[in-house]
Amino acid sequence: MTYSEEDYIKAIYHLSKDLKSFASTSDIAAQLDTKASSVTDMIQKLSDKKVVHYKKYQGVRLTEKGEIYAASIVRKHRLWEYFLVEKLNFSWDEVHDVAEELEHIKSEKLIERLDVFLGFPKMDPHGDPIPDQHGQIPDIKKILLSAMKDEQRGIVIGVKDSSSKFLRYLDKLNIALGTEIKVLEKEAFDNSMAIVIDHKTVHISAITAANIYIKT
Amino acid sequence: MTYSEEDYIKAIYHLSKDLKSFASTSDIAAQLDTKASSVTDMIQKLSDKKVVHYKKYQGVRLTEKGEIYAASIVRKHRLWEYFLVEKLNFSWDEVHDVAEELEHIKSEKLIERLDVFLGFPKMDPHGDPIPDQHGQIPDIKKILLSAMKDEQRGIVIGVKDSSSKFLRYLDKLNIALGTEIKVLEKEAFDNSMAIVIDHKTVHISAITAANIYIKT
DNA sequence: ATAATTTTTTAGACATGGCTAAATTAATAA
DNA sequence: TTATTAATTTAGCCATGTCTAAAAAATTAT
Repeated sequence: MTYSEEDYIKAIYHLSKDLKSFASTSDIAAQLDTKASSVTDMIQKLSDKKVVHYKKYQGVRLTEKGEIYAASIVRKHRLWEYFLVEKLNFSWDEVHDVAEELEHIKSEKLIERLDVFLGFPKMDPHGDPIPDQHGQIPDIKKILLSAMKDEQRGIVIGVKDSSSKFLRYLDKLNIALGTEIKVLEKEAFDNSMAIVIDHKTVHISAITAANIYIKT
Repeated sequence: MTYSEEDYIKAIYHLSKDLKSFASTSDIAAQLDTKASSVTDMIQKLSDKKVVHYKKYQGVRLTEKGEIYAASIVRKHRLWEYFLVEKLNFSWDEVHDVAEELEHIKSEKLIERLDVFLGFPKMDPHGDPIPDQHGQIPDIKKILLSAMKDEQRGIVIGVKDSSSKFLRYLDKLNIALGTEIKVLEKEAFDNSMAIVIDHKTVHISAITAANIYIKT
């Protein structure tokens, strides 16, 4: 597959996952910042290659082959994101564009070795699951920190807001990927929280808590 | 620059370094496994972009701009090779093709962070120097193990033969990148050597010694 | 149910990077 | 020095992936 074909497959994958079971020509065009006519052309080609089901005027769905291919691209993207944040100290909001390029590198061996090197992470820095070699998505239930109860423990697996402002704030709080957190008390008045990080108690606002993903 | 343009720039860089000061159309074609006519077309374009000096029928030379660009590609290629071998446990003969793809990833930040992560290596796994950010090539004098004198010490920085057969043999001898070696004695009869690796003495043939690069 | 609007597809064009075959220039041999 | 051979360039074609403009189909609004 060419880089371009891979971009289309990934876009269709995300659109059909997030919205409904099929993706419309114009949704794909919007997603990829291209024109509907270009999308129609490409869809034709992908249909010939049996990675999408396509009937004129009715949008597209990935075939099983397409699903597996898409999952492998997402896998690469998320493993690279994890690498960039964990090993190269990129911040969580800087990784996307670079991962967008790296995800197209064609080497099965490279990605499996990277997986080993990283210790088989299950989530990327945004808290999204990393599909395995077979395209299976681990169903780890992530919840927002704001949804946790008093005395509950969990591990930070991602963020919802990945603006550098927020990330710098998290740095100050000593919150990073993998940080263990225990909720001490949730204040009913404003939903702010007292939590324990590294044996120290800190207070965070409801807004902050609603932007941190936790694995319990 | 496109991937293709970068491939041409790198090819011209290597040809003019290794052979003479200019690269001929047919040499470039051979290097890139393409046709002379395609090379002529691309050379025209690179000339328009001021990365090569070109006069019809007289081959090409990189401009200063071209040299700098080429060095940055070589830098990326060699840093990635180092990463693959040191971090992902690729063997020295497996890295080239993957590095060939990775070298095109466009992110200044990525490559500088990678350099930091790897500890600013000066040589890739084949013993070739890694240019710095400014395209400067460190002039570390590498010699062949076979050229070392009795009692001399050095560090393994690369191999000449990177067949998997040879690499597996080196593994058996516990010789890797960075391994410190001391020559005990060179046998005048067949040029075989007794060397010390990790406090243990091993005997290697002249052929083996002539395929290992050492930094003294 | 038909008209108006939106979405999608088709048709035709363009840029990139490759090819073959023919023409041109340079290099080598007689 | 001319003829032959080799290298290089030109001309014309093709595939990929994009675009605009026009046509066709589907959706919605009256």
